[in-house]
Formats: sequence, C-alpha cells, structure tokens
Amino acid sequence: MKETITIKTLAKELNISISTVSKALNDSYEISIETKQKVWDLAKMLKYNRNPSASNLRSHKTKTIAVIIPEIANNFFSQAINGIEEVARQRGYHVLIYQTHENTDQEIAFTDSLLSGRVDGILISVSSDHDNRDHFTALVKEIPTVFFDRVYEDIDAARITTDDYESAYNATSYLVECGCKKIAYLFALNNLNAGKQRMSGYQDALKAHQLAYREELTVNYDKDADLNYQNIKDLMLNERPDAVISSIEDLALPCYYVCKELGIHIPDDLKIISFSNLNTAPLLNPSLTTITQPALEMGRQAAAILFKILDKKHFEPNEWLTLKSTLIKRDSTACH
Amino acid sequence: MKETITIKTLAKELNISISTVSKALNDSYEISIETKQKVWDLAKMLKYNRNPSASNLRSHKTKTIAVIIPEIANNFFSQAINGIEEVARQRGYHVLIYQTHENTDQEIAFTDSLLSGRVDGILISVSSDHDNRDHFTALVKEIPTVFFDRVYEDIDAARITTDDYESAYNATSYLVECGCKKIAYLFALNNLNAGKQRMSGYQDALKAHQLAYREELTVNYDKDADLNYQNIKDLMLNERPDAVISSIEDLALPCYYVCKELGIHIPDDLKIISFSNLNTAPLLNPSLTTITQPALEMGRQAAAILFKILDKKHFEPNEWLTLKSTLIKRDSTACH
DNA sequence: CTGTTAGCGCCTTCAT
DNA sequence: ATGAAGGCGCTAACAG
Repeated sequence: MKETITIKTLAKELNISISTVSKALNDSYEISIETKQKVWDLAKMLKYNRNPSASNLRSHKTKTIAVIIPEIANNFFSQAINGIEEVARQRGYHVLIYQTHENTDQEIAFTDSLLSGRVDGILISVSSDHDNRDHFTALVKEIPTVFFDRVYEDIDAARITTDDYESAYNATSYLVECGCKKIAYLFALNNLNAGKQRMSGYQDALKAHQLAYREELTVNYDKDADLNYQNIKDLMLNERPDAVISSIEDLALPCYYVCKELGIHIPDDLKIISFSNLNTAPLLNPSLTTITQPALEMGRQAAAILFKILDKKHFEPNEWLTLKSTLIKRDSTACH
Repeated sequence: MKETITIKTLAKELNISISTVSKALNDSYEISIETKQKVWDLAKMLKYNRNPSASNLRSHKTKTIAVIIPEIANNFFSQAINGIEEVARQRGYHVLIYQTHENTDQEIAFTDSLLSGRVDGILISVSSDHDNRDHFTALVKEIPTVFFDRVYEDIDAARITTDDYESAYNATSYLVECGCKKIAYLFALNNLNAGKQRMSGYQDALKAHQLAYREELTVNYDKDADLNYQNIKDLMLNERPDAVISSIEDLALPCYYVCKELGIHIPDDLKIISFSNLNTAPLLNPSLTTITQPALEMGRQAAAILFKILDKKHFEPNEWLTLKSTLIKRDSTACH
C-alpha cells in the first residue's frame, strides 16, 4: 500500500486550492477550461480516484443501488440482475446484491440496514414465505424503491410485473384446445399476488371452457421437497390428469420425476406447462412447454424506473408496468 | 425524509459524550456495561443506523467486497455468487456485483475504479477475451484479491480452481471405454488456463489410449454463434466423430442442434459430454452427460479465503485450492 | 471508565 | 475564476 492520493495532492502539485480542484473534478462551470484540463490531466496521470466514502458523506449520494431478491441462482432473477446491472453500469452506479432465501426475517434485516443511507435506491422482489409487508411501508417513504415481479399492490411504490393472470389463462386455454379435459395445477407463491393471479387465470380459463375447477386437482407447494413429490404422486394416482400447469419450475421437476416413476409418458399421457425461465430451453426435455417471463427486460425496466425516480429527486405518482410473458411451445406438446 | 439521527443525537439524549456513544456502539471494552446497554437501548428505540460513509472514511473499512465475473446469468457464476453472498452475509459484509461480459476493457475499468477504496477485497473470475493481466499486477498489490475458476497462475494472488485437466481426461477416458474411437473436442476459453487445461486433459487421455489427437477433430469457439454452428456442422459432415467433448455449454447447444438437423441420433450415433453447471440436470435431454463444477462450494471457499486474508490484514503466501468436478452420467449415455 | 480533540477526504457556501 | 473555511458523521489517540 502506498500513500493515497487525494485532491489535496493534486492541489499542491498544481499550486491551486483544494476547492478549485474539487470543482474542476466535478466539471463546475465556475472553473476555467484550462484549469479543468490541467486537473484532469494530472488526475489521470496520477491515477487519482475520488474517495467514495468522503464524497458520499458530504453529498449524500452513494451512486449505489441495492437489489434484494429471493435467490440469485435462479434463472429468472439472475437474468433480471443482468438487466439491472447493465442499466446501472450505464449510469455509473454500483449494484449491491442481497439474497433473502425466501426468508422474511432476512428481508427485514436487509431493508432496515439499507435505511442507513448506504444506497440511493432499492430494487426488490419480495420473499414468498409470509404475506408480511410492514417493513416496506416505512422503507418506501425513506428511500426510492421499485418492486419487480413479486410485488405488493397495496404498498405505495413503483412496481413492475408480468401478466401472470393472462399467461396462466392462455396456457390453460391452450391445453383445453389440445383436447385436455382434466388439467391439474401445481400451486406455489400463494402468499404473493403473482401466485394468486396465476391461479385465477387457471381457474377462469377452466370456467370459460366449461370445465369445473376442483381442489383435488391442485397441489400446494411445500418447503419439503419430498412432500411435494408425494403429493404430486398422489395426484397422479388418484386423479390421473391429462395435463398439468406448474406455477414454478420447482414443482415441474418433481412432476417430471413422478411421471418417470409411474411410467406416465410425457406428452402423450400427460402434457406439462410450467412457468420457467431456463435459458437453456433447447436442451430441455422437448415435452415441456414453458411460460417464460421477460426477465432481462424486466430488470432493465425496473432499473430504468428507479433511475427516473432518482433523477427527479421526488416521488412521482407511482408507476405500474406490466410486461408480457411468452408461451414457448416445444414441438411435441403442440396440439395434434 | 425526517431529520437523520446520529451518535450526536444519542449523546445529547443520554448526556454523555459523542465518543462514549461511539465506543459503546462498537462494544469497546473501555465502556461500562451499563452505559453500553443504555446506548444500545436508545439506539434501537430511535432506530439509529450508523452512517457507513462516515464510518468508512474514518476507519478505512468498508465491510464491502466486490465480485467481478463475466456473466451473472450463467449457472456457474450465479451459483458461485450464491456461495459468496452466503459467506459474506455471515460476516456482515456487503457484496457488489460487476459483470464484464467477457470484455477486458470493462474489466480494467472495474478494477481501476475499485482502487478508490470502495471495497475491502475483490473476488474475480477473469474475462476470456484476452490473455491480458497487466491490470492485475497493480491491483493485487493494493487490495486483497482472490481469483476463482478463471485465474492467472502467474499473478501473485490467492486462487481457487477446479480440476480442469483431470475432469477432461476422465471424461475422455470414459468415452473411450464406451467404445468411442473418434472423439471431437469443442474448444473454448483458449486464452485461459482453464481452457488450456481441459484441452490438455483431452489430448493426454487420447494419447494414453493410443488414439491420435487430430486438429481436424477440434472446433474453436468464436463469438459469432452462426459460425460456431457452421463449424460444428462441417465437423460432423467431414469427420463424423462418434463422440464430442465440449468445453462449455455454449458449444454443446449448437452441437445438439446440428445433430438434430443432420439426423444424427444422440447418444446412439454420437455421445456428447459437456462442461456444464445447469441446475436443472433432470430436465436436460437425457443424452447429455455433463462435467459439473462445484460452483456453490467454490463461491464459499473463495469468499472464505478472502476473509482469511482480510482478517490477517497482511498478505500470506498465496493459497491455491483445487476442487473436484463431477462427471454426471445420464442413463442413456452410460456404457453398454 | 469517560470526555476532548483532531481529523478522514470531500463538497459547498461565501468571500475575494 | 479562484480560495478560505467549515463541517458531513464517525473513530482514534490522548487526557483525565
């Protein structure tokens, strides 16, 4: 470690005052272009780097945003972060990552700690383990926050989602058109609006096609993976549906396994459609049709909204954007 | 926004000095337990949050680390970040994410900017587009840095990798044992040690089994996806190998497509093994066997090494850890 | 054990 | 167009 170089160093070297250097570095209009140039040149030569802590302390701007998500190692979220990071980068912002692992207590700890002024804004996709939003009401008043994908509608903040209802509705209709009569539903995220919307879309589509919604055709997600497996197996044994819609990838997988175990052939005996954002679609088992959310785009847009708020420095009537999902049909699930 | 509450507020409220409050909050041994308790209680009641910028400025500790990776939306890296974040969290550290998108210029910009003291340490997996390490020689002297997975061996810093050579060697041997005589290699990351090691493992395994290494059986990765497709297609048409080892997922995919187009059946006509960290293995086409790196564990260990360096506050003889990959054999690729 | 003092590096009036 | 001075909030000697 060598001696650190500060604006003081530059000032001394150029025989000008510290404040002049500071202003020059900030491209202030009160400084002559020649002086600025001299400062910039020397700064570059000496590889000067502004000390962010000192700068933040004075200016109350951190050039940093936080992203709070349930899980990084999830295709949807990692793609969303990709989009967020891309936009943040363009603006010269830094991106902090926090994973809740679907734990509300952890989420509360994060949001509380972010009240310290460590970041200028927050992007968050809420944890699914509780329907608890108390910690957000205070947060959104203190610091610009954008909710994405997993949102609470009754929090007064900007938010961006996908068309959960419509996509589930369309997927269900599609299965009906394929001739399916007994469409099961693997239900997750039931604490969240997204989960509820997907379920409603499924139910309404059934109704629209004169098919009855039956609770026995539904499996509720459980943290216990073994239990999920067993429940799905029971569903298959007791009801033998001819199609399944899964609200998350994590339920489509055990379903796939169950079929393997029971010798149920996909898609001839059973068609599966799952909400999924695997970026390796072509490698997927061709019998799985997916409802794919525009994760990258959502990340970009969410960040864009946040920066819009940050730019205005005051809170706008909060935006609510909805992006469209895509039903990606693999060959072998296509209607015949 | 209400008026911010600082240690000064607490001090005034309790009629003690600012420094006493500061020490109490830092759990200093020089403060009586009663005073500490009073301070803590009030702090909690008033929801006091230490201003990180001020603290950093004074103490030169940011409680923040940076992770620089090529791409977040890549299973290997997102799992690694997962592990890193987990360990950082335990230590109360914050994690900044930077994506290079395989662009060395971007990488240089990041490392330069991190010299400003924004972070206490850096975890990095280097970009593959150039074999350029100049920007690291200065960096590693200034700030604790751990290289993971994609490393430069000649940089004097801690690093952690997987057994690229061995895993490629074993995979190749496995194919030979399955009866394959003409094993092609899809070569990527050729600027990096990892890429070279994998290639060497492949070559040496061929030799060990009295099979000749032939350049015509190799396709070099190109940024142009269409070109990769065409090159692989040419390989298939001209050489008709009976097996392929792909050094990255991104080359296994086009290979898979080519086979589809040419009517080459996998795995009967052609066996494919790819380095891959898809977390959805069971959904994968069952004809793809993978060499899977312990990404999560690597993230954890990399972070652990960094914290070890941070704890000691001086640079140790640099560690070099190697973790083992796993050859995950799908049913249908198994030897018969 | 507690308080006083002096900055960390930078930005920002306010003068000149 | 430039400079002097004060302070952001906190920590770290150093005294008591």
